[in-house]
Amino acid sequence: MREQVTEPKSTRERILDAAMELFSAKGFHDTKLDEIVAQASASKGSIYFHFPNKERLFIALVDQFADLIESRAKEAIAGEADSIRRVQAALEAVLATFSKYRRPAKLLLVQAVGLGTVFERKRIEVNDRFVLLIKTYLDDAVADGSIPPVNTQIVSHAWMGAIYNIVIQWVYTGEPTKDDIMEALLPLLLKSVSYRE
Amino acid sequence: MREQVTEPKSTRERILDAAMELFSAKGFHDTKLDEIVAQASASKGSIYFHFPNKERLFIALVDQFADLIESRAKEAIAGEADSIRRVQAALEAVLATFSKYRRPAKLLLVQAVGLGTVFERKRIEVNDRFVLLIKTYLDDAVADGSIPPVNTQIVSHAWMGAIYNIVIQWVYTGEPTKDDIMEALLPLLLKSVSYRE
DNA sequence: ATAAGCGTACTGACCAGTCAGTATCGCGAG
DNA sequence: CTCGCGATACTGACTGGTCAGTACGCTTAT
Repeated sequence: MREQVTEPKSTRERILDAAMELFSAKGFHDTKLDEIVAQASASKGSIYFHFPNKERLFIALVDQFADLIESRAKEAIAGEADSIRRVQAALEAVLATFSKYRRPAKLLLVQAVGLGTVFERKRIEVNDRFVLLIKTYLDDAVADGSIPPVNTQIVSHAWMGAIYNIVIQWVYTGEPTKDDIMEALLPLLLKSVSYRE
Repeated sequence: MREQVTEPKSTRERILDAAMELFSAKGFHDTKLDEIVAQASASKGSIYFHFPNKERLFIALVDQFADLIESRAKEAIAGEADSIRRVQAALEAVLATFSKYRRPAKLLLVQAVGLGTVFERKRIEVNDRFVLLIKTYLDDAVADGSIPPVNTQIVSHAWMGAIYNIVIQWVYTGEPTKDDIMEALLPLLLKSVSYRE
């Protein structure tokens, strides 16, 4: 039997929540472990019980969110049969997940960049996962003639960059809204590969 | 009469060169002032004679390169009369400048991100300068009917993001080449706003 | 008992920034 | 011309605050 109806959050979760809030707001170097300790009502010892060091705590957050986005995108794709609709569904899912989770979005797109060699690999790895996801279904769309042949490598990188920059803009200013983004950005991306509805 | 045909570089320039090389390769926090000192064959004191602190030294490099890109873009625009060709010329100039200066490109697009609140303003400021530049001429193109009406705010942010991500990819891997980028990316961007040549 | 889970006080490496001092120059007065 | 003087450019040993990481101890559950 559980001890309480509203299961109190585990220390590990409180640490992750606090770290997410602080890292996303202030960045990796400007966030002190003692601040996370205070915010999480935890202790230094418990942080080092659950995570080997500060860097890995940060990466755990990045991985967690990257996994979420990828699984959301894959779910969305699984619901569609047509290749171009799969591309569209994946883009929608990625965008929707970013805009649902503002802090993780900032963590991934802003705070995880420029942290030196160690984190660089991680950032590239995550970016490549998303790019590959898009590229796969773009290639399908080209193969079955839904869109004319294009350099899908360049297109998928360009698309991800476009999404990133719009989301970053939204993270900072709250503008444009999620709906504006969906309305303007998705057609823009599809038009860029000559797709006509 | 100059004392030497090849004027030896001033200490200030040597510091800037060394800082550019190290910051762009290792990032802000992983670059120690002592490393810059060694690389520049200078001294700690001379850095603090020319710059108030490490942060400002970094920002000086960012500003220098941002100014260069902007002036190149404006020159290119000045050579064209037609609104859509101005947009095209600006994009080409921005891309050409990025690919001519690989290290500064990495500094601006990677290392200047995620450095905490102080640098965040700078990064946003620089991004907005480029976005506004594109947006201005996009608005012109819409106004004179060269392209159908679009949300130019979103388009210009998306375009810059697309360019950034492609350039970042190139910075890390050397692929795709400048020519591939020009051939694939420019038409892609123009198609995204329904422009037909 | 014993180990997982957590708290707290402590350590010490690291590194940005300081500062007292040196070198070299241009310039006006004698 | 040359001496004194202030300004500019630079040197490098030193300092002191900071903060990730550690040592160790106390609980509670099994």
